[in-house]
Amino acid sequence: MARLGFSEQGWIKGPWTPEEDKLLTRYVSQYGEGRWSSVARSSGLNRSGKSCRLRWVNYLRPGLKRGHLTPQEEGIIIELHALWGNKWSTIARYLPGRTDNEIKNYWRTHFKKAGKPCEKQEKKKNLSQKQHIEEGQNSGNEGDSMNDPQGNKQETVITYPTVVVDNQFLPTMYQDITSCSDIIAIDDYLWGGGLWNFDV
DNA sequence: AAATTCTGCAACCGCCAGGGC
DNA sequence: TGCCCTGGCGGTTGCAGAATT
Repeated sequence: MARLGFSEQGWIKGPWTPEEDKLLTRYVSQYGEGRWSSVARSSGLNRSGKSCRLRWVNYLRPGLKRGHLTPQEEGIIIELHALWGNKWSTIARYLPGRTDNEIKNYWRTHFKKAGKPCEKQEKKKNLSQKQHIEEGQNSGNEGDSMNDPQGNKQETVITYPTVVVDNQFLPTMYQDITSCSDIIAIDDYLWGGGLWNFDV
């Protein structure tokens, strides 16, 4: 993170300071978004336009949610990713208050890594498997998903998430969704400005 | 308690598309 | 019509703190 330095153009690089945040916020609230290169020049920030835009979009913009994604949001991400792939900005439009960067990071850390768990994770996994099995044996827990009814050990596989979204977690508008095509169906509604006006 | 490894996330980079001249 | 500039997007990097050994 601390990548303090200067670009070839002399722009400051690295983490933003609270003073810079204040300057950018004040400037954008006064003059609005857009024209990022002029924001960079006029606001007194010695930052590139790209950097200003990124900072604003991902961190300073009002209405941004911080913290962990909710199960609803997670479900939406999974569903939409299955539909569109790595179209993070598109997916982000369906999650008000979340940024494409945040969603992208979330996906990478939670799902992408599932493909090839590292050795240590594997060890941890095996350990918890063992514990699960022992618990199952001790308690005689028959509902344990780690074991089949015959008591055979089943491999714990972190799989790429399937497109199954528990409707109870979804916002009202999504609760009728049963498949990806339903999302397409509501797409027109969304894009027609029916629900969110993302320009605001 | 120290060293090592993992996780989360802010920020940068490079590419591409669109608009203006 | 072609060039340049700018904004937007997806991919990647690297650090801090947490968790584990």
